[in-house]
Amino acid sequence: MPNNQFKKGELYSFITGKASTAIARRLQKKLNDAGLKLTIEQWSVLYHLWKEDGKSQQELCNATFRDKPSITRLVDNLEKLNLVKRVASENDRRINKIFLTKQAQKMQEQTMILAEETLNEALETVPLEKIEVCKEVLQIVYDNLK
Amino acid sequence: MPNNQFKKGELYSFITGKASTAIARRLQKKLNDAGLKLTIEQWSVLYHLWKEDGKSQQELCNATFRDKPSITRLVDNLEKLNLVKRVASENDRRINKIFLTKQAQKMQEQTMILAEETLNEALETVPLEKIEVCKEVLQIVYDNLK
DNA sequence: GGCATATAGTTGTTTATACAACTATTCAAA
DNA sequence: TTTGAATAGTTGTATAAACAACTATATGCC
Repeated sequence: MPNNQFKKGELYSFITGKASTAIARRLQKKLNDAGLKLTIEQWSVLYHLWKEDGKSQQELCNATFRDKPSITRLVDNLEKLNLVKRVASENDRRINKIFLTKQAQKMQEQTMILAEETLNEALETVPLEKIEVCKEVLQIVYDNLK
Repeated sequence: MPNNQFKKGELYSFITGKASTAIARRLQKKLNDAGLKLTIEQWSVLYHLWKEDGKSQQELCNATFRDKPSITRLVDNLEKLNLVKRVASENDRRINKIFLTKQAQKMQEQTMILAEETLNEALETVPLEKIEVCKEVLQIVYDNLK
């Protein structure tokens, strides 16, 4: 039993993602307070389009670790908010490419600042080298389970 | 900017809780495969009742980091599944104490084994001392934001 | 060319979350 | 003792996630 070092209470926090839930809630609050009508989940889709506009829905599935129906509905809602537009691909008509509107392009800087703020608040007082170890462990966990 | 060491891609993983999502999905799959009709969220409520039966809904809110409506509905569903029972408190009639049924009591051992299995799979190859650092960082993150 | 199969996306259903507004009960202070 | 505030829980509404079943288009093999 190589890694069975979890006392009961610690097991719970790992499974429920207490820390990342707290981070997401804090960022959501910052978005609300800034008057941005945007959920974290919508933000997470925009995030990948800011990196590269015109991704397909399938590419957004892979990038955000969501299934296809989830992305369909997030894109539905982002379209209603006038933040993205579906454009059928020329080459392959099964594919929708998703493009940011002007309005969404303008939101990038402000929301990224809020995201960085959130992480700085979350990691206040944590030494750099411990953050590095933590990032490394979380990546391994993800790789082990994917 | 003491802790602003996040490159863009890493920022994303921290906020979205990629690792804890993967852990929760893996445990959900194990519950399904074992034929247990139970969501992770329902499991997380039972978890605290297994530790101490008869907690109030408010105590379950605190223990699971959920708000009151979320607990109301989780308890609704657990009651429908015949896993818990609401019992009005004698002393204070505002309070519901939540008690496990026989059926739910019997599920503890099996699901705890699945949860530990999940974590062992998640943390395979991660050295103990790194797990300790990771737990510590996640706890500080939670404390910083709560 | 035609058919099986794979891929991209949508729809239906159930469960869960977050927030606001609400009811019921308790407590405390004038 | 009454009244106003605090506490416990519920209900309404919007958004999201997971899974299954579905449509439409593309691909590959005969």
